[in-house]
Amino acid sequence: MSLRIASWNINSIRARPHLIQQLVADHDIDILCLQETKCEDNAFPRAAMEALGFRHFNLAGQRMHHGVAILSKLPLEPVYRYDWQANGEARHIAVRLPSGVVLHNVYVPAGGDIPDRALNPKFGQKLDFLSRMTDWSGALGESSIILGDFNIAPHPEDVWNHKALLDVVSHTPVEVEALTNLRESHNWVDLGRRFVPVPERLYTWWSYRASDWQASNRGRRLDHVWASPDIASTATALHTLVPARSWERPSDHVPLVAEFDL
DNA sequence: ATGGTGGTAAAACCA
Repeated sequence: MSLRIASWNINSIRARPHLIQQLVADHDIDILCLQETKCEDNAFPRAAMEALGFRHFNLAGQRMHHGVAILSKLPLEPVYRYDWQANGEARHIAVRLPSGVVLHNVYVPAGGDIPDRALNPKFGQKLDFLSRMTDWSGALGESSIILGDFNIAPHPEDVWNHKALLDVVSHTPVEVEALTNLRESHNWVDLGRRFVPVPERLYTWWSYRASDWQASNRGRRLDHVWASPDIASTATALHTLVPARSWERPSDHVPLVAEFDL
């Protein structure tokens, strides 16, 4: 069975249903994993999404901030939600695919502006979130896919200027180390770099604060799709849909579309 | 070095 699984930080589902419509019209998405839906589950635009062919919803939303969702054209078994911070923030939801593989959709905290735990509690919370995720991931026994907005660009080629971003949250050495520890805890395979190896540059996010995002091209690869090593070979492609950054009223993130024979 | 934009929701706070 061929599955097309998309991951997208949509930056408010209610502000951008037209982007989902465009993605589904251009690409044949079976399962859509969203981050930053920014709405409670009872406000989720189900009818509009059903009109695009998604009949099955696994929602973990909250008022105003965060929020993740998995929309699917095929029925999926809910697995669980996880709260690595134990603070109620809606940052994870998981489902089981028909093959038995578990799909985890995650929104890692951004971490604030100052990369110092003492001066900026949000940065410490981000590192602690990753540390707890690493413990959880190391104990996972199942074939799994984990994807979403990880809010870290690990390689020098994952940012527009490695040296300039060494002290910018998302690319600091301590964050890169935390993401490396997470990846190695389960020998996760970074599919983004499997299909577009370093040193080619690859970005998934461009700030809104640029007059011309394409001309300046100050991007970062913050969004990721990882597979557990036993099923990594079932991945046949991972597309980064850069043109979506120019769609009407865009998200600052672009969608990733992964293809699996599962 | 600074500030640049956008969503939520009604003034900041978050990204």
